[in-house]
Amino acid sequence: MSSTQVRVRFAPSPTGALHIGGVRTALYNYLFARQMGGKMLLRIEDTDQNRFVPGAEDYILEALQWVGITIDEGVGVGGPHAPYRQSERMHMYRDFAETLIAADKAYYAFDTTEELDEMRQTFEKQGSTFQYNSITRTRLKNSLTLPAEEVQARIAAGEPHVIRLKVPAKEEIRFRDLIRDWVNVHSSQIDDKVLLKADGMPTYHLANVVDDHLMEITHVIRGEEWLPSAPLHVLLYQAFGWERPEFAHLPLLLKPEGNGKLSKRDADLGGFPVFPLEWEDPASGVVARGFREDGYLPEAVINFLAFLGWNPGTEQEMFTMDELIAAFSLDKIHKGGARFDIAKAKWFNQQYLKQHSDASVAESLKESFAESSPEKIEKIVHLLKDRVTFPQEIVEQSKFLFEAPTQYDEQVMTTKWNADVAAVVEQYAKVLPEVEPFTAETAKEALHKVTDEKGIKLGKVMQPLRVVLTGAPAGPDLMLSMEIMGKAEVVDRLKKVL
RNA sequence: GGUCCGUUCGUCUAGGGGUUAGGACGUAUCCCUUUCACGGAUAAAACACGGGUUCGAUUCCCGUACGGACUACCA
Repeated sequence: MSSTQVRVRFAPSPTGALHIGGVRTALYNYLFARQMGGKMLLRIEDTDQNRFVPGAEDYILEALQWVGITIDEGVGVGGPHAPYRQSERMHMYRDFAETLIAADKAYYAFDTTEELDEMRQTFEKQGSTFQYNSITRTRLKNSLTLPAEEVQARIAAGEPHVIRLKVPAKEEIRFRDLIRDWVNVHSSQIDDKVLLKADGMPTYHLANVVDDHLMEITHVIRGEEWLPSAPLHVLLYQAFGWERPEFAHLPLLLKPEGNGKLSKRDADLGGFPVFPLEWEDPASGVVARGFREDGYLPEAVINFLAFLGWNPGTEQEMFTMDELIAAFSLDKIHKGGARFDIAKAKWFNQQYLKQHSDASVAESLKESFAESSPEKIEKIVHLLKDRVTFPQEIVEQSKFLFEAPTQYDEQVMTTKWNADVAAVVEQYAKVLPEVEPFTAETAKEALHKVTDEKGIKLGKVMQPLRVVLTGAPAGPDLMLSMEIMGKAEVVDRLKKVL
């Protein structure tokens, strides 16, 4: 490559919610672009009008924004190569396809879908596979077999037709993938792919090559599912006489267990998300859960995703986006597919949640604690933050602070509750109203005083006391919990059992 | 079926011709603690198989097996 600026693109198709694997592809593109001081483009590949899904494009934009991938150029941002939506560029593709026909690198084909399907079936019956290629094209209806006048007449009459690439019969296609090194394919394995569809729209193959060229893309970083068609793209660049970008094909994200690539079904089965944001399918109304709504922090999702298929080679696990940008390198990407293990994502989430300040977590949770003051919410967050994986669990686990227990842990009550303990509790309830100010510390001092007086070890009363106050045998720091509950509530709860 | 790509602990992975094959998640045990978590420590746990090449292969080569992707006028 020349010394031109690195330009990469993320080019999703707006056919539904952006899959988490797509987010990882976007992330690797982004990390590479930032590290190289290059540009990150977003192009929407919506050349299939049948698969258009309303809202999908906005979803993509919102998802990228949520995880912190910023776009320099493209849909939603604009830029010197606008438009970045292929449906809005459709007028340009036919000319490019026809350039290829003029150069004898492509041809018109008039075979209908039905005719081709029939061919496929016939071949299959004979135990072989039909391919529209250098051999079969001599017997099919196209501008290579039909007289020139007839071709013109058919086109003039508006007869539906496609444009196909004239793939050379015998040629070794060789290219170097940045992750997989040399990849060799013989041209006889590639069929004469449709470049321009009958509806006038380009196929992925044409649109992607034309746009990457026009948008001056230097590195195509995409999923492994594109590897088999990469030789075709190489051929296309050659046919156009264009310099081609570098290719890097990323390993796939696999199911947590069993075989195959990660799918939406795994999400339903495993009870975890495979989409960054919640998505309601407009056609069916079915809602798919999202990482965001499930309580995952964007930093955790990014860190988790970055490590699925890539590793810095050091023992550092926690990486901010900036650290990832600094450490990232395409040649450290693993070649094999990576199983999606949500347990690791949860661990990252826990780590990042702990890093967040009590105040910021409290702020994010204020809707869930409508009745409480910001100070109180912050205390609750402080009490529980290090014990949970998701912010929402703080809300769930703090319920006992607001509601007196209706039942008491049986095992503790039968084994640890006795006359001595009862005496302590009774005395504690008596002295507590005088404690001023009422804090975790003063409450603890008061308790010490009572147990000392009664000659009972603190350890003997702590758990029964916890059960009396919260109903549960285990939980967060009891004294702090009491402070948050407030003196009156604590005394009430103590008296309830006496 | 064909083409292409891949294969190190259960999972994500580091490493690389001679290593006690390293780390992280998860799991187990112990410590800390008023309990549970957190945290700390320890442990069990891997080079798919078969042939070469080599003094020596998990590492290089070839096969086999297994896995995956692709095989549309979808991307």
